[in-house]
Amino acid sequence: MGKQATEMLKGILEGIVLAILSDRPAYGYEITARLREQGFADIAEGTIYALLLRIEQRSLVDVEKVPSEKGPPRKVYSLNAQGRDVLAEFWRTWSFLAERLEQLREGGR
Amino acid sequence: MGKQATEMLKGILEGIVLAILSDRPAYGYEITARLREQGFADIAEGTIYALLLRIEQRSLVDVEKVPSEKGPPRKVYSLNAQGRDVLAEFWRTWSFLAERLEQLREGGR
DNA sequence: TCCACTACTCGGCGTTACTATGTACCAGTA
DNA sequence: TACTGGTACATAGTAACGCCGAGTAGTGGA
Repeated sequence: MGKQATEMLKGILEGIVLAILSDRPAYGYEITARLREQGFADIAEGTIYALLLRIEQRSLVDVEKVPSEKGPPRKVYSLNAQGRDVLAEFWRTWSFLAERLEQLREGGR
Repeated sequence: MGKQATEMLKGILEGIVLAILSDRPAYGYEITARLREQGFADIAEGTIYALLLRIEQRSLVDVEKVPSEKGPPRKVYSLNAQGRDVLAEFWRTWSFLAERLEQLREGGR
């Protein structure tokens, strides 16, 4: 993905992470790994941690420290009610955008 | 649309404008008006003009000054070859994102 | 004359993702 | 013991983008 993608991810990456957490709780390193598997190869670790800190400060997630077999303790994030609201709002906005863009793409040929 | 949308528009708004221009040449005020018709009610005028200046500086568009019946002369933008390349790249990135998100949404229930 | 509409420009702001770097813990191994 | 590599989190600085607010200017109608 090119540099365009960097800008396009803004705001969307947060939605993606919230969606991942809505499936089940997860910790930063795990989320980074899952994103890489799903094709987001070049998303920096630091980006995810910064994002997680932000949504923690906005109280969209609950946090639990869990000891790890390997390495430092994990911060496991789980989506709370407020987080679910934000996620729902995200999907609404996304749907709106996706519809408009689909129309534009059709019209463009 | 909420404040989330502001961030989500980043990068995408440029694609939208390029797509509009790929249909046919247009000038700033006209583009703003068309966006409003299509539901992007709260996109600031200044945002569009700034975006147009950026894509002009990156040589994605050709510019022609055309006198207007009402008000100051119009700057009519038309997509050139380079702009078409960037638009194509935009659609590729968009498709990628749209696919991933569709998967996430399915998995989420 | 005043207002509304058309049309473009500019400076400053907040948010976001990226880069680069650092800390720390553990297991295997030579 | 020392080294390497994988796990796990944190942070400082940067660039880009969209928003806000204000300003300039031309036209036509009340």
